[in-house]
Amino acid sequence: MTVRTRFAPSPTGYLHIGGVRTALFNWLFTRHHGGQFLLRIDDTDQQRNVDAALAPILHGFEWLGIDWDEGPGKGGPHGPYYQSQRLSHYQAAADRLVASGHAYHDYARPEEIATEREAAEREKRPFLYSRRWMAESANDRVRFENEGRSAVVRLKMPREGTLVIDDQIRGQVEFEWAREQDHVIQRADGTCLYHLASVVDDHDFEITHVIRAEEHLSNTPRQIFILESLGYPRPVYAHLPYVAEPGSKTKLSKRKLDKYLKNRDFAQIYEHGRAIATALGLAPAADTFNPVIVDFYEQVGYLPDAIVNYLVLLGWSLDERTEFFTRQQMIESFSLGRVNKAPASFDPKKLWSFQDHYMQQLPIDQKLDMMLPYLERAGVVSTPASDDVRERLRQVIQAAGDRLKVAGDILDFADFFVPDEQLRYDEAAFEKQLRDPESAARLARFRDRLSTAAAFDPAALEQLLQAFVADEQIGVGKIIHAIRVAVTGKAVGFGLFETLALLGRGTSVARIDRALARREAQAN
RNA sequence: GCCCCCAUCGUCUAGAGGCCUAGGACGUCGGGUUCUCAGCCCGAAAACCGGGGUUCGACUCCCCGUGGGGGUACCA
Repeated sequence: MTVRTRFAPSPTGYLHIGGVRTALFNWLFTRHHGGQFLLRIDDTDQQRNVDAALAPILHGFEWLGIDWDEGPGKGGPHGPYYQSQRLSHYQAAADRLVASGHAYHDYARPEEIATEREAAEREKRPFLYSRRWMAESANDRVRFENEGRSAVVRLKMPREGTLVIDDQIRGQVEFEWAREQDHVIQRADGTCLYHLASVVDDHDFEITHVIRAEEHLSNTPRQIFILESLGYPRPVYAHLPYVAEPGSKTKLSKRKLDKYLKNRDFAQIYEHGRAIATALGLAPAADTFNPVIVDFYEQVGYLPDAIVNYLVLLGWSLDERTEFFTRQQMIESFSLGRVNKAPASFDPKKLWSFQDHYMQQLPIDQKLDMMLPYLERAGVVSTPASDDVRERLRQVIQAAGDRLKVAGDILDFADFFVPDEQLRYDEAAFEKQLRDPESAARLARFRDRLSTAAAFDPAALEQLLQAFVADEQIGVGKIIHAIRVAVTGKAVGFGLFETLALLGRGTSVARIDRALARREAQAN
């Protein structure tokens, strides 16, 4: 038997990080067993613009490297994969259930059901519909309709016995049939409801393993009733715990961003991303610019491998120590048996540490291809970038080393690409390092040595500085920071000698001159 | 209300009765390397929700609480 699984996104316009985790587990399980993973679109609320709302979701999966074998954009032998195009299947199934006596036309008015339910609640007994308005014959239907009633189709659920579900993650779960309601499967207007649709689709798509969020565990009995009444085989079930908020056991929701931003780590990740988006001139819209949504990470320049590696460990582990997995290793080692039962809360700081790790591993050519577009989009370099710019970028990336955590961080080093007169200064650093007249004088003296230096490579520059501090009888700390601020505008950056060598003699000297002149102007 | 699921450091987790004076990772704190920052190295603090059982012995099994989540919709 070929394993077939599915993920069923609703076209909401964004890809939620928790949804990705569910899809990822489906995908890993399927790839592990050499099966097929498909995407089915839950667009039963007939909304407009399904394709537009779906695009970011499909794009997100593609970006993360979670590919599907059948579904939107892929086609497949079981299509269509959009629920809105499958309504006739559901109606046919509803008709069959009525014909076989597993469902019935119910003519109760909503308020009549509500009255029964309230009575049950008052008497503290479980509610079970009396089926008073159940049509048992064509005559009943005519009679009820003459009373001005309209019908929905309800499941005629068993009222005794126990259902045992053998869940791959939870183990055996038991339900009393008598606690299950006669759920509506078809509305008065003829449209069908989710549970029916889902069961019919899973059967039509030959889904063998239903791996989904635990919120569906309680829904499983009614789905099993439907599928067994229809004569369909029962798939294997696995109910995943949900992904919770940072530092809490409450389900993660994109609507609660404001609340999450009170968490220091979360806020840090968000602000870092926002600074990059702002530099790119993207007006960060609350709708998509949200660390709960995958799009955020792509915009800021995270690596898909980091996100996937982080997510696979959110509710799953191989053993007590393995942290890093290639895709292949993940696929080989994934099993539902090692999925946790308890919800796992989303920790952007830990994701960050995976990002750090994967970025360190990334070959420089790939970093270059990934980072150049950020400089182009921010307008720091022209598009397309010249070979000279590419070469300089390569050198900057090399020198920056582990300081580049996400691709957007390259914008921190924009000062290597802007003309001298556009260099911007960190005012606090400028103040601290250059205000003192003695410091400025020293910097001017160093500038003269720099302008006549015999060689301009890092080693030679270091020697030059060592000689300088020896002559001045000071420590390197007394001058080095002032130089950095003068030539980069910032108090932090990579090694000063690499910085100077990269900028070159002309730029280095010109920038020191400019800083000194600026200081002079401020002093007056 | 009723039904179902869940519960180990702040967080992700290991643990399937003695290997546990509870292991790893992120984060935090301290130290080292260093021109700043990042990185790297070393170290520390930090947990079995509570109460009953079962057992020679419970983080592990059972029961009851408590807390969290889900279902109980003509939502998905």
